[in-house]
Amino acid sequence: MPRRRGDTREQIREVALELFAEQGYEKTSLREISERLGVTKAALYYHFKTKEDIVTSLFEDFHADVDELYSWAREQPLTPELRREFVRRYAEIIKGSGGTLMRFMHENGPAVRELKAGGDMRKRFLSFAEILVDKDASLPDQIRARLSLFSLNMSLFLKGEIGADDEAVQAAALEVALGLLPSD
Amino acid sequence: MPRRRGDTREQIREVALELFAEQGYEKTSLREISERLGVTKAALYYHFKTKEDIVTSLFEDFHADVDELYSWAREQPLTPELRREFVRRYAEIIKGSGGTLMRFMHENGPAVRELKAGGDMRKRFLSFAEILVDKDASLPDQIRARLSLFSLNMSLFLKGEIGADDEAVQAAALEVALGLLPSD
Amino acid sequence: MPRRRGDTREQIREVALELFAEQGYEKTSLREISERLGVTKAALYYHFKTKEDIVTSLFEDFHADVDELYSWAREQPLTPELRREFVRRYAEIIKGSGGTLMRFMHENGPAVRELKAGGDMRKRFLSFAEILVDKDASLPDQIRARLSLFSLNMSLFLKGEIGADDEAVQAAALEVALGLLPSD
Amino acid sequence: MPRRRGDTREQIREVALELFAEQGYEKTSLREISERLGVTKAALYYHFKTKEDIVTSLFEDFHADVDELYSWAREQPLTPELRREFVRRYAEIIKGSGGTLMRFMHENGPAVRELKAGGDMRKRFLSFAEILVDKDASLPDQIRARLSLFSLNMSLFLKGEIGADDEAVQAAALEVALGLLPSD
DNA sequence: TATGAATGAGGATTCATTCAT
DNA sequence: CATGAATGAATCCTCATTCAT
Repeated sequence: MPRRRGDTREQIREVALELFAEQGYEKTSLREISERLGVTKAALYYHFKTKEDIVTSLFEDFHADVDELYSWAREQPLTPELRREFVRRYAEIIKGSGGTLMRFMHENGPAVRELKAGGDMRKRFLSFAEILVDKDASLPDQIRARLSLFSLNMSLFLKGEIGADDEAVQAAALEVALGLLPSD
Repeated sequence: MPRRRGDTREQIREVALELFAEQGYEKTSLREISERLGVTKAALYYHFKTKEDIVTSLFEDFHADVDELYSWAREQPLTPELRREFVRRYAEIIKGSGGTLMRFMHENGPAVRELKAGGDMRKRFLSFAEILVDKDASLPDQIRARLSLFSLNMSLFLKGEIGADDEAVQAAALEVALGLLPSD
Repeated sequence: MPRRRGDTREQIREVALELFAEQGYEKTSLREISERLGVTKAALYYHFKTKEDIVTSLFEDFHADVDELYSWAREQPLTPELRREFVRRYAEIIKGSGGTLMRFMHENGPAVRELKAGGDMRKRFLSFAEILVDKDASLPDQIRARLSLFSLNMSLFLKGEIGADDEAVQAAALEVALGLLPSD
Repeated sequence: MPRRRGDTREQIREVALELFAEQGYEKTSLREISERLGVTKAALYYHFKTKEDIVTSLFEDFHADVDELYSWAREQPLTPELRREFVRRYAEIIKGSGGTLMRFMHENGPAVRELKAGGDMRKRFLSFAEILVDKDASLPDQIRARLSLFSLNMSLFLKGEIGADDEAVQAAALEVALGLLPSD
């Protein structure tokens, strides 16, 4: 049964994301990706110019969501409620494949830093701190704010670790995250 | 000036740790390590049987410290103060090259998982949760406890990110970590 | 503005010749040619059966001119004047894209030898010696005769090298070429 | 029978030069070179960092000879006799593997231009014109001077073409070359 | 007249590892 | 205590070519 038009490119992205997150960027070879799909390596190169290009494409959607969230927040006064809403929205973005991407990003520091799209995303991520905490806040508050988003990302690592279903863990992580924001 | 006896092995470990943490395990080749030291690749094989063996060796000291901490804690009743002391002692271990090792471990998830020593360390790390929080505590408390140690490790990623010297950041991180422990 | 009928084939030839001469046959990929033209690789295959076929087509016109020159010369007695006229006519052929083709041929020895059309042209070129110099002439005369045509081709390599416009260089090259013919 | 020490590197150079000259730089794969030697591709990489590095190494000796010749000539007044002697000495250098290298260089224009060592050699070659002819000489004289060295190189293409042994052809080529120098 | 999608063969290069000396 | 020389397996990537539409 032949692959449907436009299908292949999407399938490559799916398989790649899964493998990158599972085994890491370096350890995942294009051969492996193509074999899983029953295609030749060369086929991958028809759809993506380089291995890095696959990653770039993976980050793209997420990129957009995150940028939108950021600019939305920048337009508002930085009230405690704005901060809480920011965290809630971020938690929403993280659900689904955005979460897998974040897991990939956090677990593959060195590799991701070297990838243009990854480096960009890292910077973006760091710039969130500006929104979550005042520049002149105390050092512990600075750290807590940063830990807040980490807390959400961490729920991704705890799948199966804690005996509870994913949704519950995510909800709890959100609660923790909100609690880490500067109390005002 | 000739290398002193026993020196080389130690130098290999130092350079390897630095490179592994900076560039990742896969991206760091034995060639690079040996070139930095001005020795041949073959020389590395005199001191270590495989690349993985270098990592194993790197984890060894840390391993011991961590095991000691763990058994010490297991012998005591799990009071809030014991937990706080546990976190303080862990923070102490993390200082110096132990921190670099943790940074390596956290930023190289997939690679480290595949390494025997790395996998072991990960498990040990997870088992710390048993000490920091009761099994039947609320989900948010579970997460907070795990985040507590993360908080300490995170200070390693924030070098330079926040405008403050390392010691101050570490102290603040410890404060945050302690605050994340179950309140009673 | 859509491509006009018959246009494409000609454009492929032009771009191909230019790139082959500039970067060499092997280094020039069909992808590159098609991209320059804003068509797909597959489009090239509509117009030419293989990459080699493009070269063949490139040699064709030149081929005809050269064959005509050769048979014309064969019909005449081999006087000094005939030889001079031969060289003059060859110089005429060399002008324009015929020159670029010769440059391609001379600068891509190994590749061109393997191409049917190229090998043929090489042989033809060598057979010109029969016309320009007697078989029993002295070795230096043999060499000079061969150098004569080379002299004309060389003007193609000297573009810009000598501070003089192309026409003047060509005229001078012709003068040199004539001077290299056996004095009688 | 095992290869002798230092042997392999030299053998790689020999085989490479031969194949590069015969089939061209691009068409000659490292696999081919290594197979001829009964070694693995990886062995080549022990001796040379890249394919281009092999070429660089090939040009090195020749490089030195040619530079020496050039500086020697620069120290003298540019008399006709100096020019003749220059050509004679160049002819001497060309003998042996230097000739094969020149053949490689002239028959692989585009490829060689892209190689650092090749491009350098090309420039050097062009700068010889400064020695062989005055800057304000007539255009035909300019061309003749350049053709002079070409004449020597050409003897390399005529192996077998003319029915005469190599030495005789070389001698004749030298005679022709000398005759192309500005008469005073 | 073309394109979109794919392939098979091959390219240069890098890596961890081995072993005789 | 170390090197010099080499290997086998893998990597990313490029190319000419094909074919259904």
